[in-house]
Amino acid sequence: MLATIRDVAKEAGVSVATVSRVLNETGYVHADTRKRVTEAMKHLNYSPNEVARSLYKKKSKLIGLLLPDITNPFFPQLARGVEDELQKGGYRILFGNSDENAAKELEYLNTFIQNNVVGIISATNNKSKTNYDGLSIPVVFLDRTSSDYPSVYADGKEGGRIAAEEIVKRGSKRITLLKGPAHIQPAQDRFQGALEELSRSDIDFHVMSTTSFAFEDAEKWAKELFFMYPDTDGVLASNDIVATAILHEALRLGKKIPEDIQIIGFDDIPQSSLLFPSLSTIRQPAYEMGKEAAQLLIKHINKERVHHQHIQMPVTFIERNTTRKV
Amino acid sequence: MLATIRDVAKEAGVSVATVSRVLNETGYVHADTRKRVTEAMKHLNYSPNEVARSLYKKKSKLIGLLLPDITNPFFPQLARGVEDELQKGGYRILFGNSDENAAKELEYLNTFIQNNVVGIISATNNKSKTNYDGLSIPVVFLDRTSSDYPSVYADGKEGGRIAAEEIVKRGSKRITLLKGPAHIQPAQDRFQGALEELSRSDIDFHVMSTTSFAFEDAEKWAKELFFMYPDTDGVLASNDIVATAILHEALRLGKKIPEDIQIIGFDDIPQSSLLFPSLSTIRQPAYEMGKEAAQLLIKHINKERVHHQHIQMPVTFIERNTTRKV
DNA sequence: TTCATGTATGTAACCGTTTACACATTTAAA
DNA sequence: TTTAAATGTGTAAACGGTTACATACATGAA
Repeated sequence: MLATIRDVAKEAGVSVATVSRVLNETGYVHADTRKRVTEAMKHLNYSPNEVARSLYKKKSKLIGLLLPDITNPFFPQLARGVEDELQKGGYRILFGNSDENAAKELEYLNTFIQNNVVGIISATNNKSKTNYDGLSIPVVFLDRTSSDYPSVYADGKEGGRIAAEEIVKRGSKRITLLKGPAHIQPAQDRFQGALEELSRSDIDFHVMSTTSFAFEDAEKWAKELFFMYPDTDGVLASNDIVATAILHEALRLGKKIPEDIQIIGFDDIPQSSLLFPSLSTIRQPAYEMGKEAAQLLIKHINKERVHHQHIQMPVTFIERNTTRKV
Repeated sequence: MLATIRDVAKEAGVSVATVSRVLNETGYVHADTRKRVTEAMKHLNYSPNEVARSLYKKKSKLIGLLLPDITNPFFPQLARGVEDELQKGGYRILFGNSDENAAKELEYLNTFIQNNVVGIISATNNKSKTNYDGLSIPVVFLDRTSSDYPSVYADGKEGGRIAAEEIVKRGSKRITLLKGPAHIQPAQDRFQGALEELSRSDIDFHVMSTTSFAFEDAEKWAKELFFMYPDTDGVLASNDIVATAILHEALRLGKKIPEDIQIIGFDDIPQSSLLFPSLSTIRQPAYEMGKEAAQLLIKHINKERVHHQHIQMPVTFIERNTTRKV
């Protein structure tokens, strides 16, 4: 059995209060006593029980991290950013995938609370914001905007705008703009940005709606796109996964890239640079976003004054080989 | 404040013991009483505090998941398999990345224990197995063999053998065999398997050692490989990330794939099928491995009889376009 | 009718910490 | 020298559940 604070107290010949004092460096402890206690701890290989601590203090060193799906290549980077930053602060992660499913989300939120997490980072896009109301612990939304909660997100609208601008500047004349899933807000932002920019230009374009970011679905839309708009010479994809599917289908149809058709993705997931031709895209700084979210959350946990509740991260056009040179 | 069992008891006009009984469906409770209690719970929006429960029972519904790095595309699949299976059993995940760093690993292991996790799944490859000894809760090793602990892993040696067999069968004559990082055991297994098979053949081959699976490093080895062995016409890479780097370098050097040089990877990470040319590889069923590991762990937690402590998952050759047809 | 058994509920101890409070001793200021 | 403040330590009550044990009534068999 693991040693308890009582075992240590007995071994050191003091009371549990004294042990607790050296443990937490609170109150007065005589140097000699401290030494005896520290030695007893070492001797018994003592490590305080976080559960007992958490019960009394009504707060743990745990935070809840809720992602849509870690299997989507955009999220591991986010998660890693979050973890690296939380790690430094001594926090640990209770992790869940929501699949953008309201029931699952609620279930995880409940277990977070029941386990006394001291904060939550959520990257889900469910409407059910009400899940978070009345939660009494800080919540930071990641990859998602919110007027009610602190949030960290990339400037999707500007990203969409840049993508449109770049593809037009590079000479596409008959553009297809893919509109991502309606319930994924960042997808709508980037769509909106691109839409406005295209509308401002005198370029013909079509809009095609999609309903998921799964590669298997994207393959279908890719086929549909070239069936419906065979003369498309530029595609603004809703993210890199969809862009990859488009790229593949275009190649399969014998189109030359970027000569016959230009493609711009969104996210800059790690594999995008490895495709052939490598994918031009709008980069979101995922790792940094994760870090920012964690920092913001920690500040809220510590009740520090926070000046910017909403951190909008910059997006950048990554020029690779699915776009022509200007 | 959240309602406690005492609040519910008061509201329902019973003792906490009775509330606990309806909560856990233990002992006798009169139907009428149960109804009153259930209503009080609903009314107060009561949800039991897992921390208090965990403290008394000395066990939680948490399990610890330790991965080398979620950012490595092989692991999200594993993680997802683990999560999906644990979810079903009502378990939640405490998550950490070890970076194959012994200190970090130990740190996470400690917090797992301090938080009363009821089991651990570890996919690290540190020598420091001693970290796990005397842990008193079940541990399952994932993507790693162990004689002392239950484990789930792919048949790396057979995978290496198959890769060698296939590349030889398809006509490579001057093969370079990449040996993965020495401390990553699965990398050694696949190397060993390939080595034995190649030795058995009458084909010339070189062995080149590498020390990490990071893409940036792999790019360097790719350059080095073609510098040292410019006439190589077949590469058995230590995993798909390394294979991708080789593929890129070969393309950059103007080599035709698979005519001039064949490449076989290992893992079959999601992006491998998206490369151009798409990567032939040895597939490990990552998602299923995660599931198996979770199932195995749950059986141990429930102290069920387990017939196979070591689950070796099959590997398969995925024929794509970096190998020639037979 | 008696008594063993089943049903129903409550009291209080316990899980391993933290901390309010009490008490004693030392130190330093008046 | 007196005394307030600083130092050092212990006791016991929390935290929110679970459960051993006690108690009481209802039921049915002997």
